[in-house]
Amino acid sequence: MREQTATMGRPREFDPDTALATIMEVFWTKGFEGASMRDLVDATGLKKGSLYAAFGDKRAMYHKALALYDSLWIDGAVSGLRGRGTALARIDAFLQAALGGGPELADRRGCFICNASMDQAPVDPDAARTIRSSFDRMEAALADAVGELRAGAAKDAALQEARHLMSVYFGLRVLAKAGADSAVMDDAKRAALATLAGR
Amino acid sequence: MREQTATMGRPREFDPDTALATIMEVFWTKGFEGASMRDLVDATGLKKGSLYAAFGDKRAMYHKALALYDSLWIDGAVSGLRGRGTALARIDAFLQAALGGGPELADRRGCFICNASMDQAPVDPDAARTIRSSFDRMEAALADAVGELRAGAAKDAALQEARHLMSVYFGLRVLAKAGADSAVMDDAKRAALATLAGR
DNA sequence: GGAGTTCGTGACCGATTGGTCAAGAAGTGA
DNA sequence: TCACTTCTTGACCAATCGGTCACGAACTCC
Repeated sequence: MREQTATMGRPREFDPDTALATIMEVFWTKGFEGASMRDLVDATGLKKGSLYAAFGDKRAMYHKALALYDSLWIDGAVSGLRGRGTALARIDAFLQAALGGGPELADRRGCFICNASMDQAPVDPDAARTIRSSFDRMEAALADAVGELRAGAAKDAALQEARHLMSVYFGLRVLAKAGADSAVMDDAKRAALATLAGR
Repeated sequence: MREQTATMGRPREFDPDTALATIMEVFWTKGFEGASMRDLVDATGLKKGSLYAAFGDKRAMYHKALALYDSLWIDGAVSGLRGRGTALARIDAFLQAALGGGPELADRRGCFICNASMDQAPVDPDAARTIRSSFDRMEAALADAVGELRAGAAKDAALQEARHLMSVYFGLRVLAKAGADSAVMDDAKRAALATLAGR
């Protein structure tokens, strides 16, 4: 039904999707309060009025950015956990992503959902809902992978281990943000995986 | 040498230690950017000028608050890990503290060091140093407790497990901030401890 | 070619931000 | 008593905050 083209009035000169993608990047790296409208204007190259007209106020932009991250990265992690290769290898790769490539300046952004958990979840119920949804899907994917590893085991045992792995994942994110030595995170990951590999 | 009393000039009418304690509370609950000078003024009951004269600018206040938290709570956790009871019980208590008493409104503050890792460590080298120091002491205490549990094991194996437990600790802090179900965190903790108990 | 509608733009808004400072109050030592 | 030092207080500061709006440009429909 809906025609993408030929709306009435002056057509907008920018692509809302790419604009939202850079908005996501800004909130991701600087957090909600750390990012100012100035930052968003500079990053997108758009004017304030256009941003407000297209996305609503700052909070709404944040929510949309969070949702975009969820659909890009969390879904990506989840499908990675459900992908090819050994279940152990997939879990390994999942945890490896939390290390974020060492203490290089770029990509200290960490995981947007994880960041949002810390600064916005306690004060923003809508953000908290999105976060909880991300958690649940990650948990389910992890539980399936663990269940695959432990063929005949009880279902709630797998869930328990999945939740354990999830907390390790977030813990690694915190360590990475703090600039912990990569040996520290490697050890933590190795020990967590040993839990699984050790028959 | 230094006399505590009888300085020259007008004596200050407030106790800097208790003032810093409430400053810590504010930064702890609201973060660095989330806390305004207005918040600090209201919480302490002091005027802005007094605060600046006593502690320096906002960043300096944050650093002092972080150091105070470190000496109060991190040292507390460390000495708890070195205290009485089974090593397993002490580690259990350590992780239990991360759960923070469920999703009640108060004490969603979490762990100040953990919060600081997320929002300030990447942009504040001084804060990052304090955080790293907290990490190291926690890590050492955990490694000793694990070593106690694993009588004849290799030293670096204990360290590896300590780092694993530390990441679980921080992960639980993230989950708690996000308002995760206490069953989720209980499971995660239980699975992490099972790693140790399961000889 | 209007009429109607949407978008881009820059000026503008009040509120709040972190931070300073002069003046007076309250103490010391001589 | 007076000089000196320190602390308290409230007024004050420029800058930035998130957000709005009028106006002209750009488009569709008739």
